[in-house]
Amino acid sequence: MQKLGLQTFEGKPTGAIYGFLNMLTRLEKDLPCDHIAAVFDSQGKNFRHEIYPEYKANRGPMPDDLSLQIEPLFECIQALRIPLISKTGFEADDLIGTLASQAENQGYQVFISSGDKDFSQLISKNIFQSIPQKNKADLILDQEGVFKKFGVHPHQIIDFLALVGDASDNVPGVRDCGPKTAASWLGKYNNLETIIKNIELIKGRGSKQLGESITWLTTAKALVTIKKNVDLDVSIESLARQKPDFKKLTNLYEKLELQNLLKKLNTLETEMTGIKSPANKKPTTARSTVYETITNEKHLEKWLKIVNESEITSIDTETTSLNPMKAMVIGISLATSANKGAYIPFGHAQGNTSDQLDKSFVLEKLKKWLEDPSQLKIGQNIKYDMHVFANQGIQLKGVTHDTLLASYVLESHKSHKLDNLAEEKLNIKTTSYHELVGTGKNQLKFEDVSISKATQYAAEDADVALQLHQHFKASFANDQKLKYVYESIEMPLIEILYQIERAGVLIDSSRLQEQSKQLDQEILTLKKEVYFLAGEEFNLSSTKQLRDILFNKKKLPVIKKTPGGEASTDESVLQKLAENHPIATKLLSYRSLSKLKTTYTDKLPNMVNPTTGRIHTNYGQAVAITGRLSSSEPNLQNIPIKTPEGRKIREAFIATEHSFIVSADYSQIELRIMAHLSNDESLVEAFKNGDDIHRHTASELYGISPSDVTAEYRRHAKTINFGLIYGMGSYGLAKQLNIELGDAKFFIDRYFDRYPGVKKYMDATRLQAMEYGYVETVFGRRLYLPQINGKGSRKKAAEREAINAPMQGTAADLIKLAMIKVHHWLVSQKMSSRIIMQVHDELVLEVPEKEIGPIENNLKNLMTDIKGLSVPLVVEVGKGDSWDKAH
DNA sequence: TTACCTGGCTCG
DNA sequence: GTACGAGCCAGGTAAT
Repeated sequence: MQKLGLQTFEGKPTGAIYGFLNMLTRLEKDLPCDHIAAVFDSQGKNFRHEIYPEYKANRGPMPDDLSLQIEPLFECIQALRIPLISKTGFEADDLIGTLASQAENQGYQVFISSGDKDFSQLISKNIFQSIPQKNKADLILDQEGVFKKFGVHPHQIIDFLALVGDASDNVPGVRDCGPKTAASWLGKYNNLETIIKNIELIKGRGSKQLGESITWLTTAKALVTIKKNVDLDVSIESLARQKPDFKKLTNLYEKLELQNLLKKLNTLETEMTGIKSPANKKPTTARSTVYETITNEKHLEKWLKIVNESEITSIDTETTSLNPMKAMVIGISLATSANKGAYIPFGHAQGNTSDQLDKSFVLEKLKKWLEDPSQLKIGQNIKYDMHVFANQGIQLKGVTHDTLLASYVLESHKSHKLDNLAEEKLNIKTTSYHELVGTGKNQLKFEDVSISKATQYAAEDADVALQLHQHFKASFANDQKLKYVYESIEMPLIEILYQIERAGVLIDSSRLQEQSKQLDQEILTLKKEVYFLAGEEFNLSSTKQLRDILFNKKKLPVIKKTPGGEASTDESVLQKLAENHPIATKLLSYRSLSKLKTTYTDKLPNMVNPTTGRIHTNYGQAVAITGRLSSSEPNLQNIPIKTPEGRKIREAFIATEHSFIVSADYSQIELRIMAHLSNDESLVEAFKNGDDIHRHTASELYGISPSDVTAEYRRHAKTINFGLIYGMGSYGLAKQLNIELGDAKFFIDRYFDRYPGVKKYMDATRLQAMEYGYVETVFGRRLYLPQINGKGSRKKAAEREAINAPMQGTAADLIKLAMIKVHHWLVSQKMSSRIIMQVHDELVLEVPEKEIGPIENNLKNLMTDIKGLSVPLVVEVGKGDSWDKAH
């Protein structure tokens, strides 16, 4: 099974189910048949055990992972309406042999789908074996194919198998007689009987042992012979292909989280029913909705009155783009009570003026309400809508709830998509965006969607968001901790992130373009050098081609494998190879330089917004399960810094005229949080004293005074300090420090010996995770670990998450609180300085020269004054005319 | 041609 | 199997 590791989110194994069903799907596509059956072994012993008690004695009991999958797999096969056949006392082979010969006699062609070589004995003019191949179409074996493969004809296979034996079934053959020997004997004497008759003529390998095995061979033959005459009460007609029960199948696949199969199911259903899928897939819900399209002034006035008098209004915008800075609004939807809503179209392409109101007229009418902070609004991902309105010169105010953030705070590990939330929380099946506009090259732009369809879709979104808000409100009412995180951290942060994104960052594009040119030269040189060392030209960026050069052509040792089972060529491997092979050194340089060029120096200048002349990232507030932000399009949280060449990119992140870039970052924030959470005496003390924490750890580990700690010792201690935050084990530490496993074990033991509080905390955290299924940050954010009570490596991974999440999450909470505080301070002081970036433990500000004094005086304190930890927070502040200089 | 996956690399 | 959390790139391939 190629995907043995597959399992549901909660850890139920599904690899075998997926493998079987995927094979079946492919089979039905490549070999469509009129009749089909799935045949399984019966449980318990069969007649072969009576003949030979040792039969399959080498097989242990079925592993749990597999046995757990049998029941759901059978359900799936039943839902596919494929007859399931098995019979006590017989193996699947015998039932297949019986059915195959029965069908052949009735004039059918038969395909047996299996990789088992035993079936070769059944192959005839009309019976074929279809052997599943990894990543390829099945191999169809016919009579000729059998001869090519084994060197004997199908009718000789039984004798062949008896001679060779079958290790997997614990059936011994003739000792020293392998497939080649058996084939040569059978080639000469045609069958086993004749071989035995002429035994004295047989010389060479295996001949002596053959004589000793004569009695056994009769038993062996009986064991390997597939029966064709089992008394089976199954007619071929009853195996006629039926239409699957799609509804049941969909449910089962959803339950088993088999996304791939679900996708294929949709196309299959379309094919089999002959009905176009949208009409057929259109969900039916019991609820009745009233969604109005607002197309005249009077109607607009009516709704304006409704929203003004409503306690709260759900709002959503439909636009031309997913990019919030570029999106132009096409329509607005509103909802104030469940199952009702309105859509105001004004930017749809089709239709004449009587179909929709004028855009500026509508916006002018709504502006006052939109900008009124006392008029409360909710939405799903409302930060996006704030940008959309800002693009029209409207400042959306009164935003009090966001269903995206509510869902994120309550269950950060789940999907927060509106459609998914609607289904899970409200049992409402919504029309998805793709159902509305289609996919691929025929996909419609929203402006080309008909106004009536757009109304159903857009008003539904506003309506559903409103209903979700009511749902989440109830959830928070019972949970003060999460309510705090939602109300005091996430909701206030929206406005700040919106401001940061809106402000953007100034980039020296020409500087980056200059760097691109230089990188290009260096990359070209490296390329030529690698071609020379490789002896041929190839695509250096293709790991596939590189693998071929390194490991096949040049026969370099394989150091490690990728998750896909191929030889890895990643940095650690090339590092190792570089000790003896200069080509690896060149490749490392090529990799790092082309990364810089393609991801940063080439891309960033293209991301400059033509209107503002700056780069505007998008902060994902509901992405990272730990509570961190994420940054995308472009990601400003992974701009290089660790190497001198990479760092040069930060020289291009500059301040506008007469301004500085100011960077303020928390020092050792996660270790401080570990000290707080564990309350470890030594660790807390070290932070209270303001010690160099890695030096402190090194002195503890090596039992020397801090002043005697060498750079090497400090580096070891630093790796251990960080590693433990991630839940690293001795294996990882040994690899990281390139030391013996025993030494790594010793270090970790010693660490826990010196910091017993840390050890206690980690054990307690694992236990808490297992008992409650979640862990918490200092500020009450909750992080679920659905796999914590799973098995094996999944459980281990969940344990490491449990260790890490409170630290990473608390750090995220802290800096979010700091952002809110800093922002409000800037506003209260009427400063023009603004936060322009957040990089997990760092805030970057753009500060006019004349404000640099107050900023330098206050920023540090604002950030360190966040209450919650028992150890002091330390912030380092730097300034300069670029981000590089500010660091 | 497009959509998705893999392997690799960037950051905290 | 083996150190947590992210996003994005090029190449490769499956689906259309």
